[in-house]
Amino acid sequence: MIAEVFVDIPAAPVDRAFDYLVPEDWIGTLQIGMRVTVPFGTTRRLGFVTQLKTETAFEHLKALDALIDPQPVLTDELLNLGRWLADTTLCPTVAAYQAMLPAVMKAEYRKQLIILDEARLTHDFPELQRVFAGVAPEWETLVKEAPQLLKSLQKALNEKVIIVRQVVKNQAKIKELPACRPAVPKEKLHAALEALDARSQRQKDVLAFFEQHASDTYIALKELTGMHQLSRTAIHRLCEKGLLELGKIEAKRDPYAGKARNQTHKLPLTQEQRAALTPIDTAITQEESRVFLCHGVTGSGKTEIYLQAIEHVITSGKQAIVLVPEIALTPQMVERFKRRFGEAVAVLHSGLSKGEKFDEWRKIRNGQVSVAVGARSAVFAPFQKLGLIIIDEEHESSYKQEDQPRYHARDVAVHRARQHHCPVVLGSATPSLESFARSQKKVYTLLTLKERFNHHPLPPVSIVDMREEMRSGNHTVFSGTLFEKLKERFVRNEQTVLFLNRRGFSTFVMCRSCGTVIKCPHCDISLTYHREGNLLKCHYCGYQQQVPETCPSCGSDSLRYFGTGTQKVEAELARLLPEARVIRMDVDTTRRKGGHEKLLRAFGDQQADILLGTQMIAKGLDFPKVTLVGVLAADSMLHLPDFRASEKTFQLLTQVSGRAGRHDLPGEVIIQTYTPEHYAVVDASQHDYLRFYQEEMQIRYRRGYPPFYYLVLINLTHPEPAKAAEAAERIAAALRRHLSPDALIYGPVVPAIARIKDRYRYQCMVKYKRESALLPLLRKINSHFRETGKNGLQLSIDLNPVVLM
DNA sequence: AGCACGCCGACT
DNA sequence: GTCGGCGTGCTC
Repeated sequence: MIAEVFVDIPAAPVDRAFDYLVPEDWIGTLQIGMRVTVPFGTTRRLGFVTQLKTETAFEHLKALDALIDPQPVLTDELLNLGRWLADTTLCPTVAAYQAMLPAVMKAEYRKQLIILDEARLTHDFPELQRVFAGVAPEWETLVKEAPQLLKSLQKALNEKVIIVRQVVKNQAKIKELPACRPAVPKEKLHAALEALDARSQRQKDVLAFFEQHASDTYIALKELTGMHQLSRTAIHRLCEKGLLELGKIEAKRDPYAGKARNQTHKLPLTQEQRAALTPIDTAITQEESRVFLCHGVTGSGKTEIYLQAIEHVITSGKQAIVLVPEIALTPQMVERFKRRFGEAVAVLHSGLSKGEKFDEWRKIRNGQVSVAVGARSAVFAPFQKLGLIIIDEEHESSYKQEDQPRYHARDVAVHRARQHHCPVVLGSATPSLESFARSQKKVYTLLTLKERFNHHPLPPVSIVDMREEMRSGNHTVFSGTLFEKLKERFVRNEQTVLFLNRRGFSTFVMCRSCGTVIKCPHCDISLTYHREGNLLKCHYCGYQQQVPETCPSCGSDSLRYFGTGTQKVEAELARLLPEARVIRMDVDTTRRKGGHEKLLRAFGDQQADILLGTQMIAKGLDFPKVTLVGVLAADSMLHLPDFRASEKTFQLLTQVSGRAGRHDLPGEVIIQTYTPEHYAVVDASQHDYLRFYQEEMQIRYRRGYPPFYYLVLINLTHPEPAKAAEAAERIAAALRRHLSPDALIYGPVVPAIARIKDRYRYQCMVKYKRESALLPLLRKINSHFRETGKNGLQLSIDLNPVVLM
């Protein structure tokens, strides 16, 4: 028997199957989708078995080395999905496989050093004695801990006094706990109990316990001694007597365990909700792989529709995936699903440890749960019979993975749904233009929810023209109107949410005498001033430096700070409204684990009057006392060099506005802007999605952007600008030569940020409608520039990019 | 991705 | 003469 193996080296030259001999005794055990280790060239590597067969074109095959998994980690469907992902996103197949599995399944490679010639080691390398005293030392640890020995180690290796043995470490260990159970039938247990000496009270307790619980399942010793207060020595004594037997059980790492919660039940639906749910239900029953776009204003009760559709899926014996943007995956959100479906839910999000994620994943694979709730990668949940995939906030850019494999969860969902014959539900208050356009063309089925669930009107939104504020001499970040309203809320003991999409204190530092802006030495971008620590930070590469006393270019001392970040607003608030309690939420205040949650809880408990934050506060927050939402700078994203800038602004403004007046107290929203006439601002203020859609579609049409054209973005980077430019030039030429005249090829151009982390950047872009030669050509470009391009050139190809910078 | 092989320059 | 730089090519 021969196995086809994909070796886990995500590189084009080895992105194909390699044949290996299957050892005799593995036949029957080894299955497609399992991980193995294989000798590969001079090293040993982890690999995925993708096919079993009996013939090979090779004369001498090496044999598989070790079997890692007792069961396949990739189902047939996921193996195919991986190939499809590799094909459509131009990534190596194993990169796709790795993306579908929890991070613990990534192998760790170590080099163990083994003594070959003991005598010569003692004689010629006395300095290495200590290193080899115990277990075989690992090269990787020695590099860190004993760098002074590396020279001698290399010499010993060269002289064959020691050799390296490549080891592949699998981190995905199922945690086991010692456990025990009765070794004899119940009657015997009882007889033994009777026969015990009167002094053996402890042992009697144990036996009495097992009489109650008698079964053949193991119970963890920890649980027996802890929860049931039994004696550890007594248990061991009984084991020695043969009445109990020791064994192991899997430790359950349930991050949500022990939280008592009341189960919730179906809520009555409004007519609108029912009208939306019915076609979804039909598709579930009839196993149709239709895509629904559920366009519902904030608070229209989309989640209840999801919940009831999932319930339907579960009762028909199938499983459901729910995707939520990472920042929306708050405890409140998870709680909602847990309350409805209890133990049937697995949750996958970045807050879990690697081990916890692995456990949640196993629950899915083993069929212990029916629902998986998670961020982007949860779309790969290894369910066997998918009945429904839901993508909430489908317009969110976080559904697109920015590194290999550059997939969009929406595309993966649609593809998987086709395999499983199940529907997909995309939900949003502000659908992406792509999705809404598809619904207009009847590719997706549009479901509309116009009413808010509790019939509260959407809050009134006023736009404040900041240019006028400037003219009238107000140079603070708050307009007169916003500040008045802010004070009002403070007096009335109500809460305010302030939104500013920039962290830090000032966005750039400029010398007033020579005009120099202080930039990152590694990236072509200005440094942001952070008052904490008096630092200038690069938000791209993390570089930081002290603020210089004088201008580094002309030496004058007239350095001034420009632009406003959350820190500065915080300081202004402290000056203007010193009694108000402010919580600032941005990457800087929430970096610590759980920081996000803690701050939100504090605000919910009304420990603050004002919540000031960046994007991260735009989503899903629901606080009854919030009656005012202020957007400090609505244009902050509007002028970014990205064709989606207007769309993102509209979405953000709509979302932020939805935070006000969700309960009994009426809310209102103030949007401050320097471009009050911009349609994204105006339409958002009027809660008018359709109008925005129409206006934006016209612009996309005129400029030839999605959804009218598809895009491919090709990124070239190199430490030397000329090298990057040359490669980009050649790629653009190849594209022009081989694509049809209908395809529009742009570039090479230098993007807005010309250098990141000391690498110069060049971009080419292709706009196209139908281009059959494109994918093969891109594949060729990919492999060519990877082979010849070991000279520091990096190439990335992004099909349907979401971020153009 | 590693790693061996191989071909050129600067040293013991 | 040899050590070692990294360009090229292969891994079942």
